[in-house]
Amino acid sequence: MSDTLNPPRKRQAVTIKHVAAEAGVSLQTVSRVINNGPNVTPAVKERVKAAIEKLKYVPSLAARGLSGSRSYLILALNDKEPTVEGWREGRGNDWIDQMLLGGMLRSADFGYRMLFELVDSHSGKMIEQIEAALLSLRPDGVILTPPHTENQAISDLLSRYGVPFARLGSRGGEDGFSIAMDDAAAASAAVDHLHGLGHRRIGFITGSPEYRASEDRLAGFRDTMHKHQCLDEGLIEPGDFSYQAGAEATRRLLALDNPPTAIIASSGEMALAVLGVAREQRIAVPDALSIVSFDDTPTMRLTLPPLTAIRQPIAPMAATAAELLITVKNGEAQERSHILPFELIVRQSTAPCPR
Amino acid sequence: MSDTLNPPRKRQAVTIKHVAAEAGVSLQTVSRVINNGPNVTPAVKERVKAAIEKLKYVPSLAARGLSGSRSYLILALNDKEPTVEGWREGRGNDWIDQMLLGGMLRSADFGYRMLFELVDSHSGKMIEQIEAALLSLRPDGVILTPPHTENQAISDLLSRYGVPFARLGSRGGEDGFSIAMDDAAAASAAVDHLHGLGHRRIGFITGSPEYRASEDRLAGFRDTMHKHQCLDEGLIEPGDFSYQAGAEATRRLLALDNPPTAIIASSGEMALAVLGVAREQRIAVPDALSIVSFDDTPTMRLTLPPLTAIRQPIAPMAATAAELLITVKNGEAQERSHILPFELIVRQSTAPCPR
DNA sequence: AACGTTCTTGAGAGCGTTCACAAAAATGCT
DNA sequence: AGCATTTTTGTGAACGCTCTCAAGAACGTT
Repeated sequence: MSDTLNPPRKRQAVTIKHVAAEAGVSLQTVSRVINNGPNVTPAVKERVKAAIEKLKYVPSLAARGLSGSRSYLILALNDKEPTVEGWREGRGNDWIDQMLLGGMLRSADFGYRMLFELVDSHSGKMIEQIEAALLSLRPDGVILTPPHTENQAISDLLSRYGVPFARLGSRGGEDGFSIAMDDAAAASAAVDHLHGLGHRRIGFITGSPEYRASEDRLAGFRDTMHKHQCLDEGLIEPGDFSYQAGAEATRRLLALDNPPTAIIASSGEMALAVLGVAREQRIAVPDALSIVSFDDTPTMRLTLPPLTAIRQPIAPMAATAAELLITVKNGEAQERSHILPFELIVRQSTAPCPR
Repeated sequence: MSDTLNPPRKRQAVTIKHVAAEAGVSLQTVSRVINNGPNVTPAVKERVKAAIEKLKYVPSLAARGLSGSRSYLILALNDKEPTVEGWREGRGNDWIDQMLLGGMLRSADFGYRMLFELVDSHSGKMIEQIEAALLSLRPDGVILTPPHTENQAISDLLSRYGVPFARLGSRGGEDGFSIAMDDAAAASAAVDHLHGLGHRRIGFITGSPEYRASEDRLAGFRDTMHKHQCLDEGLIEPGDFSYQAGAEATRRLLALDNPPTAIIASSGEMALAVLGVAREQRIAVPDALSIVSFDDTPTMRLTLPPLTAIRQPIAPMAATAAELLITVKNGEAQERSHILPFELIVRQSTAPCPR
């Protein structure tokens, strides 16, 4: 809350009224032109457009939001934790700038704005915080990013308010949109890549089991390994996306009598952990051990060696989410689940199998 | 612009009216309480607050913005280029998540929101784009980030509209706020660090001369080297913050008859370039060559070796900027230039001088 | 006790737009 | 030509809040 009462009003700006006068039509007609409404004579439309151009008119978001049924706002929920904590560990929130890029630019195409809410899942007041944002902004759609994609309390809240939402990087539940890559296919591609290099004993570190993406990646791994007749359940180690868990899983894998010659990690963090442990144990990467990472982040390229990784198309995902949320007509049935193509970026952490 | 006319109105929400009825006071009194206005009897204030709590009332940003003299919005201008282009090169826009963190959280303390505008300086329509954003959002303040901090066209535009603005990472001009670290002192600290390790021949790669920060860093370097009686103008090479320029400057420095034993780069990009060229020429870092970077980014920690760097406190800078813009009273003279403490993060790219 | 101050509260207009509906113009049909 | 229909345009209310200004209550002063 602000400390004082407000200063006097700002100077007058160009409003729809001025445009209407300039073009010699009514307010409503101008509004129709702005909103691409139907039933406007081309001549009138041109006249209005010229007036808009001439007066440099831009509609006020606040007025549109207040008056109309839409706010022209998309709210993106991001976790506060990785941003706050991550800095010291050398990582930022890799999603945010990509979301800005994809989501904001696509939103802009529709006259929308995207804005962020940093949400703290540990605060206990997360739901209240989101509810306040909903009430204050009345966004036309909400984008959920990990680790909030499959949070039931959040999706319940959004459903209760009737705000359409999209989950990014998750196949999601019954409600809302989901935009993700094909995690199973991605895992499969990673296996094929390594198998093609001659690897047969391939380790896999899973993500947190409560995420559908984790299951999918593991399923893709299992299926494809089975197809190649290389599946050894002993080479599957549980992880939870964190560096710590990745390091522990790696140690267990490397301590096996017959250790893997390659490891696929279900997250970028964990892939860095594999690399870290390998370095610690003086195991040469990629000569003695190949590594494939999920979640390609900018840092993957700067490690030594740079990591081969599955890239999740975050910017396109955010763009798709924004577009879906903006163009959704409630009532019309629509495809709720969208799969975007992943990319396998081959760098130098994968090499032919030594044996 | 949207494709169609709008759907019917949303369902009714809790408004200030309901709160007023609940508390048995007038609209205006509720408004006073919300805005922390003066002259409200404690008893009434409590009654209103209880009603707000009970009804879960949250004021509508749009209505406040439309009605009042302030929009409760801070607009942050970020360059589109590094975000779009940077991805493939393995770097994101390192500023954005830190700005979100510092700027958004501090803004929230005042009931404000911060939102971003990705601006393309090469598009030729940059000014129009910013003007449209100004008109549409009517932000109460604008934050400028590199490379827009010292763009005259932008500051002119903002002055014309009477929107307060702040430059981040720049000592800036006559108008607006500037929030920066003490670049000269930072350069000085880098020199002292290296000098303390025994280095006497220290190379310096400058930033683009049109940025005040570049001058300051160079001046700090010169002064401190002079103080240590080690200044050799031949070890100062021009750069422009880019990797390319950094690489070229490094090659020139290393090709000298008596090359430096340490190099200070005026940007993180250029520091990476120094490291890249050193690796290329099989010069051991830090054994044969020490490196200090300006602009500590998450990637600095992941290089081999991790880079010693000056950290610019981006999040605190953004927080300060937000607070200044929100609390500025026009009319009152205020300190326009704010200096925040930097940090010298010593990692493994600096070591005692070999000779 | 009568009056001017200050403190507290309230009433009404207005912010810039869209919505619902009504009026006017153009079109089609018999 | 005359009337029903459709297309195009306009009117007034509403959105939820703050601003301006005025009224009422509480206080002190002579």
